[in-house]
Amino acid sequence: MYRTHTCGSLRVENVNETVTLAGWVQKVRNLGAMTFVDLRDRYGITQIVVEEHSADEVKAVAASLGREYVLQVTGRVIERQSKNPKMPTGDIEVAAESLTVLNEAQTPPFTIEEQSDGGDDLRMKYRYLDLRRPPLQRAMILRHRMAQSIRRFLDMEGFLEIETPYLVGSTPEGARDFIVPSRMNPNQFYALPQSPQTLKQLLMVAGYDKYFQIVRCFRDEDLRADRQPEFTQIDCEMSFVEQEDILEVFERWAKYMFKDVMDIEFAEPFRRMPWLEAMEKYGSDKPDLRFGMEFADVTDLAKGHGFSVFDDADYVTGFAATGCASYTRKQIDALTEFVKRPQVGAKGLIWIRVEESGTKSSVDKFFSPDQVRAIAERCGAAAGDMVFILCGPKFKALTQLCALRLEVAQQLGLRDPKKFAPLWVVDFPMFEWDEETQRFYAMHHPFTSPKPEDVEFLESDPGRVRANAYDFVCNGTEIGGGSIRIHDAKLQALIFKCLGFTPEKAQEQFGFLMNAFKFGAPPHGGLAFGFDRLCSLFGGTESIRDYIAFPKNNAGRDVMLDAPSFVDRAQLDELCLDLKKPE
RNA sequence: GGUGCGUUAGUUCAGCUGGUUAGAAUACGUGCCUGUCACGCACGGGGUCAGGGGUUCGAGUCCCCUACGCACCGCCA
Repeated sequence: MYRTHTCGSLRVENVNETVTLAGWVQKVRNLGAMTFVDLRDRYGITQIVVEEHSADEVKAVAASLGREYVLQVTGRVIERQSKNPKMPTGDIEVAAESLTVLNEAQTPPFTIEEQSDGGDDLRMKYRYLDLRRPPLQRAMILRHRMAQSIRRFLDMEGFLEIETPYLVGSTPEGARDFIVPSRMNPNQFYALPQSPQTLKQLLMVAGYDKYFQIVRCFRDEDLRADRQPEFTQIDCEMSFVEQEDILEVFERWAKYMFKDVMDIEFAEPFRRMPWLEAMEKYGSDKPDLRFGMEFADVTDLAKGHGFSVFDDADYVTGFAATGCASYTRKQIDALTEFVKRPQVGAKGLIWIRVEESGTKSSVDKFFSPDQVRAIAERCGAAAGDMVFILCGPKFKALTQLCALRLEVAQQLGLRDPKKFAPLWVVDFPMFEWDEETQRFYAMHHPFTSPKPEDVEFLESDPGRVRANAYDFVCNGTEIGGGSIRIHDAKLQALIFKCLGFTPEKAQEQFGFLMNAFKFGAPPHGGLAFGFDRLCSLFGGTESIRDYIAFPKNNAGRDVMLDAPSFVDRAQLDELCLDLKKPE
C-alpha cells in the first residue's frame, strides 16, 4: 500500500498514529541537525520532520531530496512544537521513520507553489507541472463540481444525456469548420461540429423530449482569452415548450448552480431585458448589470444649438459616471484617448462636470447652463457625477459608449468578480444586415423561429422581425443562448429564402433536417451554455484557459504536444487526396 | 487580415541620453546552522541580450525585416 492518508488529511486527532504518505517534495528546509520536508499532493501539504536522532538511512535520503521528487514517508504523527496556523495540517507533522524516493525529478523550470514565478508560455509548455499547483487544482475541482451539479439537476428534471457524433458534415454557414479527411471516401471530408444544433433537433423529432449533453464543440476562428477552438457547451433541448417554459427551467437551473456551487441565493426572478432596451441603455446585448450608469438618449436636447458634431450626428447618448466630477483634465484626456483608440473608434468625447454650484462642460460655448443641466439631468446625473456623451450612427455610438462605461466602471472598481448580476436578454432581432455581403444573416441561427406577430414582415421588412431567441447574460458576459426552433418545413423554407438560400442549396445543406420535419416534428426549443465561460464566471478570473486542463495558445497551438504538426507523406497518401480536384 | 505591448541568467525582471568586464531577486550547487514553514548566513556556477540585416569608431540600447508570446479589432450563424 502506497499510502494510508493524503497530505491534506492529518489533524491533531491523528497524533501518535503511524501513517504512510506519498506525494511530491515541494520544499526542503535543512536546518543542520534537522530537516523539514513539505510533502504535497492535491489534498494539501503535510510537514515531514527528520531529526538528529533519526536513522542514518532516513537522514541520508532526506539530504538527497530535490524539488518534485516523488516521496513515500512512513512515520508517527506528532503535535508540532511550533504550529503553523496558515496550514490546515499546521498543528501536526510526521516524524519520518522511513523515506523512500519513488521517483527522482529534474528541477522544474518554474516554482510549483500557490504563486508560480513562471510566465504563461512556459507554464503552458509544462502544463502537467502547472496543473500540480493549487490554483489550477482548485479550477479543475470547480469544473468537476459544476459538471456534477449540472448532471444532478438535469437528471432530476428528467433530461436524458445523449451523445452525438463528432464526425459530421460541414456547413458553410456560421463559423469556419475544422475538417477531417475521410480515408474511405476519397476527397470527402467530415467536419467537427460547431455545436450539435441540428442533431439535437433530430432527437426532438425522435421523441427524446428532454435532452442534454456536456459536449465539446469546435470552431476554427481566431482565439481570445474567452475563446478556444475547442470548447465545451452544456447543450439542452426540449419538446412541447414555449420560450417561457425554457426560461423557467433554466432559471431554476442557474439558481440551483449558484446555490450548489457558490452558495449564493437569488430570491428575485432574473431580470428580463428586451434586446433593444439592452442596446439603448447599455450599448450591448450582454450588459454588465453589476452597476448602473445607464445611457440616456439626449439627441433631441443636443441637436440644434450650432454644435456641428451633435447636429451632424444621428444619435447622441450619454451616461453619468458616478462620483467622477473630481476627474482631472488629465483623466478626462486619458478617457478621450481611450474612446479614440481604433478598437473603440469614437472621434471625441464630450463631458459635463456636475457639481452643487453648477455645471461645467466641454460644450459650454454652444449651450446655456440650463441646456447643459437638462442634458445632465436626462442622464440621471447628480452633483458629484461626470456625464460622458458620444454621438454618431445610433448603434455605433451606443457600442462605443459601452466600451467607455465598462472602462470607467473598471477604474471605479465596480466590476467586482464576487458579485453576480444575471439576466435574460430577450426579443433579439431575427436578422442582422451585413454591409460587406449586402445580405441578411441569421442573428442566432437559421432554425430560430420568428415571433408569430412579426411573421408578416418576413418578406417585406426582415429587419424588424424579432426572434424567439434569448441569451443568458451575467456580468457582461454571454454565458448561454437559445431559441424556440422552427418545426414547420414551410416556415423553415421561407426563412432560408429570406437568408438568400435557393431551395436547392437549402435542400443540399439542411435537407436531412427539413426532411425529418416532414415526419412529425414536435414544437421544440432549447439553449446552450458555454461551460468554460460559466467556470470562469464562477471562478472569478477572465481567461477560460484556467479551467481547461490542456488549452491552446493564441495561435491555436498546443505548445505542450507541439500540435498541430506535419504528418508523414505515407499518412497523407493513404487519404488519396486530390487537392487539384475539389468539386 | 489589422493594431498595440513584449522577447536580456533555469525563472521573473532592471539595464536611463549608444560607451570599460550586462546586473538584481529567485532558483540551482557547496559549506555552516536543533523548530523552520518566503528559514537564515557565506561562497560559487550560470548570458547566442529571440533570429537576421542596417546605421555608427562603437548597438542589449537606434532603424528595418522575420519568428514567437500576450491583449484587442475584424472574425466567432
